[in-house]
Amino acid sequence: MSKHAAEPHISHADERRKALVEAAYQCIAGKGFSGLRTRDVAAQVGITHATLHYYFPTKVALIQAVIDYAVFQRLLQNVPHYEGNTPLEQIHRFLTVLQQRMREDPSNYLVLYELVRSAPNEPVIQEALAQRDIFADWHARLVSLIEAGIAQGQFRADLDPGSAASILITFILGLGMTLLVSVPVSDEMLVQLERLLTG
Amino acid sequence: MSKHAAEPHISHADERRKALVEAAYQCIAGKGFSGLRTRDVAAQVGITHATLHYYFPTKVALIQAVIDYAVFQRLLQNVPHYEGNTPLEQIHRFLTVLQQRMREDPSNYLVLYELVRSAPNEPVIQEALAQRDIFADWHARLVSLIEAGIAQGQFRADLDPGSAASILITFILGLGMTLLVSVPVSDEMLVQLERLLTG
Amino acid sequence: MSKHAAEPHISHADERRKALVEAAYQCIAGKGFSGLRTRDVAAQVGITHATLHYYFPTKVALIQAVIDYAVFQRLLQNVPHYEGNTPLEQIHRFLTVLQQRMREDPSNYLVLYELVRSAPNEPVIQEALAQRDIFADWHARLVSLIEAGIAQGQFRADLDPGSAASILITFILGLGMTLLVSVPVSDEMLVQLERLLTG
Amino acid sequence: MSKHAAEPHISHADERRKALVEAAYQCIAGKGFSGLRTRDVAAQVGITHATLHYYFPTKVALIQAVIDYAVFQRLLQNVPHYEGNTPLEQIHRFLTVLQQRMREDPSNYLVLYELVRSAPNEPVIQEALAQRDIFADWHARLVSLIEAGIAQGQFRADLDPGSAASILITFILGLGMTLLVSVPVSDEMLVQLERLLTG
DNA sequence: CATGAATGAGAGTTCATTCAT
DNA sequence: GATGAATGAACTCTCATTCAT
Repeated sequence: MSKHAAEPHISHADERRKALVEAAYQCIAGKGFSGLRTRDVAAQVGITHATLHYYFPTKVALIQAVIDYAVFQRLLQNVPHYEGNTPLEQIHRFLTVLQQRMREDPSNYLVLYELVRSAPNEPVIQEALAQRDIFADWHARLVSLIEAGIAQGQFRADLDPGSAASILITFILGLGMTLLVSVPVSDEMLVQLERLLTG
Repeated sequence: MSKHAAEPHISHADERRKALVEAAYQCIAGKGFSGLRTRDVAAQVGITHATLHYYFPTKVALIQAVIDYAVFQRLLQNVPHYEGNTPLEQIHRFLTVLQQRMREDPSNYLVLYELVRSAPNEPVIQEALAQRDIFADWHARLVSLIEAGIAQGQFRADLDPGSAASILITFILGLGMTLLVSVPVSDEMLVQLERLLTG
Repeated sequence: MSKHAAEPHISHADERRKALVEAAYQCIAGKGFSGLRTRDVAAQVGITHATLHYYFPTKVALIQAVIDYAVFQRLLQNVPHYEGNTPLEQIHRFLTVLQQRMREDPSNYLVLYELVRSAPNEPVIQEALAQRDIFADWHARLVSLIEAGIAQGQFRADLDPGSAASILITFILGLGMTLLVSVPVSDEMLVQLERLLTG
Repeated sequence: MSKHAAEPHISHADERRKALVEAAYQCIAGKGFSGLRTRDVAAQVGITHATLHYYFPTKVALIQAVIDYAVFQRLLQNVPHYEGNTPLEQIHRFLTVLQQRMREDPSNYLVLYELVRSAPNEPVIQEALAQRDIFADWHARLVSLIEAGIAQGQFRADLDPGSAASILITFILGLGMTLLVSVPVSDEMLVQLERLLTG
């Protein structure tokens, strides 16, 4: 079938499907969720919108694949591993990597924004997002890291882990917004924010 | 109701137009820009969508009016007045009032997001937003407040005013996002965040 | 609104709706249920298919109206009243009127055929038909008439009312089919069939 | 399976074609002419709908083959042989066999209805049906049987052979309809109907 | 002022058909 | 022979827009 049989069988259909998902992803990043048109997505890959339905029976199916791609392949798979020795180092790395990625590829953030914004009105998205509550995961992980930091004496003793974790996540969410509005952003921000923990 | 009103000539048509703009505003807050339907807007005011076109010749005209309303009447008019004696008190009040309003009436934030989200693709919105850069204003005001706080010895000496102001604004932006995603939010967050300034 | 206000308020919309239902009815009679196209129906009334959706939000709604029209207005409202003194006279009138109508306006029969044929595959039709089981009604009525005829000595004593009623209805159903296939049909048939009852 | 078969050259292609026709026949019986999908037909035989077009260049060609099959192989070949000694026995057997087959395999009747229903609009079907008028054959045969029965004194003397034959055929047609509508059907019906002949 | 009515453009979807492999 | 892939035509439905009344 394929010219090179050595690869783990990546069929033409799989490639097309992936290309379509990525095209849809870019469309959402560019024109928003509501601006998504199957005709545009198909045209971007060089096929008709009728052919798109050969790969995805319905627009919803395409959207679900996009969500999957956005959440599980672009966001989660690249989630920072909290590498580092001390809790501070791990949190630092977490924040740094997220910020860096946000700058390098803002589309991921824009698409995620679109998803959470549209979720209340679109059951499909709502379900897909509820399947894996990223922010709850982040929060839990940060709380335990902060608790560890307090226990080790690295963080301030009077720090409330829950609130501090919420501050960090809220900050990350806000960082995403700065892609859209003009707020001066610098690396110094992270440095200062971390002082919140260490005091 | 009355054909001749004593007030400075607020015609019935102007009232209707305003009511329609507010209805459209709420629709956008609820279902986003893409979910905006002239039928819904008109129905909310008690007229048909055909009549709506008497007041606004096209949907774009209505949207432009909504943008005007959102930016100049809702966003700017609601900016906290930085009341208080010390810089810390002023900043505290600034943050508190913003957070409070966000809770009481999330529509403002939701529409704001819709605006900035659509700005890159819609020159109309882009112009309206550029006409008055709220966040630049906030940033400048916060920087001067922080500098004053440092000068007064109320804030940490090693604080970078620019970065700290950006952190605060980014945090506020993030707080708006928590309306859409499930992140635990508490008043304690503001308290802890302010410690960033005081040390 | 209307030029002549004396009539019980038959609005333009009601007329159009009725015209559309009748057009759809004729389409079904002519091209079958599957050949029903909203464009054709609309064109037959002289409007666009978009306008049709002004009167009927969906094709299913139109179909439901057609079923209503076919069953309740064309079939039931015109159902023979079993007039006559003796049971035989009533049954005779019942059969005669049905046969006569079938000849005069075969479309009703053709549409009903389409409905029952499509019912198993189309839940909408299934529900609409189940709402009023015409044939069960007919059967019950015929059974009681036959029982009365037996009691009065007008009908054969060894007649099984249930089977006889089923025969009559089955015959009626078959008569409808003769509209489509070439079977010689004469009034004499009814005369002879009734001898089945009288012996 | 075998490339070279001893039989009078029934090629693999012919088998496939027949299988496809039978599959289409069942599809029509199940979902009607309008519900016929080449995909379904092909899938039922275990091939794709693309391959189907190798055997039948167009859907119409397939349908024509189905009509041919339905009329000449299913309908005609299954006609009862009027076995029996007396005319009554022959007619009884004729009716009984027809009813029995109708119960055992309703598909025949369902497809027949589809055929006669579509005939007015589809010249192809019209021709195929006109080529061999089954019901005219039945009618002629029944008439001669009834005349014989009258001559033998087995049937009522005042019986009109033409009308009586029409009644029987009409009844059979109606019996087919009872597959679609809920009318109580019993073997007793045939018994009573035959009394019509014998008196 | 207000509306009912009508429309065209465009959306997603289905399906028979074609073609290179 | 068989198939995956691609397509155009046609369908139902939506919506902003227009216009006579």
